[in-house]
Amino acid sequence: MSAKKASAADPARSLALLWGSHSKPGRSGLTVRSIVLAAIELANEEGLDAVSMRHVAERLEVGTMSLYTHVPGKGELVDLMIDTAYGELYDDVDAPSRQPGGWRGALEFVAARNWDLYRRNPWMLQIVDVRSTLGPNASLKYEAELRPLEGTGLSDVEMDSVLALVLSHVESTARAKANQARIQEESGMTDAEWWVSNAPILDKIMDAGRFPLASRVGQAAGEAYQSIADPAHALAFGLERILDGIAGLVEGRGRNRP
Amino acid sequence: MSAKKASAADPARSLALLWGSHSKPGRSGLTVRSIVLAAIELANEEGLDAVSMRHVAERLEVGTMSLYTHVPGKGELVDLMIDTAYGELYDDVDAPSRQPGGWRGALEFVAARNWDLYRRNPWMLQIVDVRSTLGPNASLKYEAELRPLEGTGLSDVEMDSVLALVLSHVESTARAKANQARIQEESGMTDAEWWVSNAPILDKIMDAGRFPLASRVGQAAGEAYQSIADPAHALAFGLERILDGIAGLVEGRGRNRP
DNA sequence: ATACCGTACCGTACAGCGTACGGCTCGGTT
DNA sequence: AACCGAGCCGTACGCTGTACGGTACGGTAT
Repeated sequence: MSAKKASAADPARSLALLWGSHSKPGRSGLTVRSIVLAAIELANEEGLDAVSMRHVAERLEVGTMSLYTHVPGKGELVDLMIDTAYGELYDDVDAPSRQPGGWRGALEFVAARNWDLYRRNPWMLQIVDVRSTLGPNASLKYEAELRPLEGTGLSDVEMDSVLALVLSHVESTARAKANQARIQEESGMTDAEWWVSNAPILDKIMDAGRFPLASRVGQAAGEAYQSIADPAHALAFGLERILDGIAGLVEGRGRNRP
Repeated sequence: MSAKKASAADPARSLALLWGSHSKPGRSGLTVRSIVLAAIELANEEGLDAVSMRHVAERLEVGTMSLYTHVPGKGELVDLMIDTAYGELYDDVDAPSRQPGGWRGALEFVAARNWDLYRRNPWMLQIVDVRSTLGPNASLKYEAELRPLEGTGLSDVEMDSVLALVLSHVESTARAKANQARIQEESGMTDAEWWVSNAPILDKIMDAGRFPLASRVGQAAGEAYQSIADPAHALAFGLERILDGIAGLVEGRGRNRP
């Protein structure tokens, strides 16, 4: 439901862990790496809720408190999980810029890869306090995603803004999709089923007199999506609008440097 | 850090509560309304983490379990908090469409109002499982925000998509801002201070050889924002691009119906 | 006036969480 | 052979949401 207290992860400690070599297996085979991998597996199999220090330790057949020898706390563990997940994104740092279709094709590729990442690791969207800790894979991601924007005439700050805009759009729609899936799983009801079972209540309540447009548009969208919303459609629709908007900016800059 | 279990709020029960009249004060003065208001006050003063059933009850000088007479559980309470917060948005259902500047001016107004809402109620961005439960204020919000889009030539589904795109952009940037503020508060360090204190570590780590663009652009953005990111700038920049993109769509539809 | 009863209220208890603290037990060095 | 630091972990504390069962009161029927 909400964020937990935890002890909020010391950023400097996280940085050291992220970039450290930590290759000494200890006498029970426990490693930072093995802990992080176990946590990610757990998150993907049973959701982020299941990732408690106790469960992670159980999966590794180790006492709960042993984890604290390798990881300062849960906050830092989550930081490590995130950077590890980013490692799935690109085979090499030029993957996006190799894409056809210029900067637009590259950004579409970037959006698709990030969307897939979230689809494969929905737990990433359940994290409330996302300290953007710059791990090695996050850095590579940033470099890889910026490269296709160089040479478009955009300033450095504009390149950053453009990328952030695309990424935040993907994250939003992915979060919507993950929420939808989670709710459906919890309630055991399809979105369409829910709609049918709650339509009578809604009809009585939201009379078309007070909210004519909301009724009409809501119904149109509901019929089109067979649901209250279609995140995949929102991703495509929004990305197109955003890229169109960016194209305007790029053309403007292009004219300044003919 | 992550989502909690809770019992996931029965949607039908939430709907009934949201639209119900619940005006019977009971013998200790406890009402659904008073509970929700206390919870919101608590969330704004001490953050969403502080909103536990025990704390809410304490603030109302009531036994913890008494809350459950009026509210089925914490999930439903959060639903009620959200719809109540939406009540702050518009004085009446035509506030956005009264705005000058056509649909574009109206959407800018909508974005600004939602941004302000999140700035005043940052706890709304800490909620992980946002079941979009259609309360009365949420419905009015939807109606009000759709109205300026009618007559632009967009289809009903397109109107919904356009609105969702703008709202999700505002939510993303507001979340970034709230996260930034929360981290700063927890660490007691300005973003700029953090940057200074961690720059030496980062320099050693992220050598400009491997990530030349990331280094250059990151530094440029850091200098421009005096921080790792500037959500207010991201809001304005992104909104402009998005509205430009929507303008293209609207013009296209306009030509179809001359 | 009396008896009754539904509902509001709430004390206790349970399972789960992150983690502080202190002790045990090894592997490697002297 | 003695030592010691580091890895490991059992216990305990304070926090969470809420199931359950009991109490006490306001309003109604007799």
